[in-house]
Amino acid sequence: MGNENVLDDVFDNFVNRVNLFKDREVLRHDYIPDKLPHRENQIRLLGERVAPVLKDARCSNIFIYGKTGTGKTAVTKYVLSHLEAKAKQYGAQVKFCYVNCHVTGSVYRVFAHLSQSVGMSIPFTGLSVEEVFDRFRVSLDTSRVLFIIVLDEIDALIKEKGDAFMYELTRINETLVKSKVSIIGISNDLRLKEFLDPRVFSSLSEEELVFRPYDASELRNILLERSKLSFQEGTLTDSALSICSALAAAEHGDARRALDLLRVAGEVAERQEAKSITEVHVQQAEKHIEHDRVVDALNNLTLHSKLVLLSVYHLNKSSATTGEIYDVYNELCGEFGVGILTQRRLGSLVTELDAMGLVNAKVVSKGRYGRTKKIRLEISRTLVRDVFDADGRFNRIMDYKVCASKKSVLNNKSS
DNA sequence: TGTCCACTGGAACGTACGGCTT
DNA sequence: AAGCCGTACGTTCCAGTGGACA
Repeated sequence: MGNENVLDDVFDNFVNRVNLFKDREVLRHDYIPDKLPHRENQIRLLGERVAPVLKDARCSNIFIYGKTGTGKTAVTKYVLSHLEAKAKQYGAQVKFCYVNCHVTGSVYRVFAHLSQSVGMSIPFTGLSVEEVFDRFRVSLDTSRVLFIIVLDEIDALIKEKGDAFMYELTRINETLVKSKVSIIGISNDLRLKEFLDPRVFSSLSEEELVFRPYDASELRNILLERSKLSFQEGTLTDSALSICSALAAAEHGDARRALDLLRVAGEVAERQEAKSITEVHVQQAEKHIEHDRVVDALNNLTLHSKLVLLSVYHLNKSSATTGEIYDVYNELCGEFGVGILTQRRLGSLVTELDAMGLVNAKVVSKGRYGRTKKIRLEISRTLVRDVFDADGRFNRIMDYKVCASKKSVLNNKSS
């Protein structure tokens, strides 16, 4: 019953407190505003490129480059939804399908998604990729449309699964009779060209568009526009706005990050029942976002990745080698009562942890004493402790004392 | 100058699983 | 039910390597 009272207070406070937000949805990154400041040029260019579909002609394939949070996705969705509306007006059969390749995860699922958008439902497993592609092709052709496929974060999929599927896709028009396809590829990586078959590349980038990062003053304008819609008037201080844009500008002009910061700063301020959002709230928001990201990443690790991370934690050195970590990992597995993975596999897991920013792993050569990775924890020890303490399974090994194996002792001497 | 360490990291393959088609 | 599929996760094999040391 104590719990009930607490919750009652929480809810009452929430409802009665001063409201800083007018509409917090506006600050989410999937929100597409009516106005995209500093992207007028790109909007116009992309508009010109896709306009031919209004006259029943296929538009060129387009390749869009730019780092995260430079407005590629927003501009593309903005232009294409306007195009669709305009097409209705002119009676042109135009349709577009947006797929985020990174989120979707595999070639199979990308084709399944495309199929669904032309009214063909596909089971989530069981078919071959060729079969799914074929079904997509057939149902697309029967639907008689000018179909624009937007493949966002296409670099992620190509790097992981190769570009064979892109070859199929770029040649699809040769087998279509009643429909036509144009492809818009969006990549965060400017070097994607290196990973692509030249035939695919030339076909895909009939046109190219590059999105430069926003600078601090541009980010400031973007935030200002959005804040007018999202916050009550006079609740956002100038200094908060400036620091948000400065922080995001320092991180390659990422508008998405700037919007996140602003939204979380608003939430922090509201929780503290402040009357306005200040610089301090933004700084707290930054810590908050990072904290949440790490906790989330830690909780979602697989058991063995957790054990590897705990090995780094237990070794508690400024930099440990792969071999040392493997020894500790073996001990922990024994203590935990699970089978051990090979050192090769552990190497891959360390690489993954590095990519997530949970550890820092650098390949170094120690000359006569071989080549290895130097690995250290990249997050605070207390945070690791907190997260794993919350999971009862790890109680026994959280206070485990590492026995230094002979091998590790030898390594220590040499380094 | 060549040797040799302690790995790295690519590639091919194996296994378990859920789920399809026929 | 048989045969095939994609996905996730793992193993096995092995060529390659930066640089301290003899």
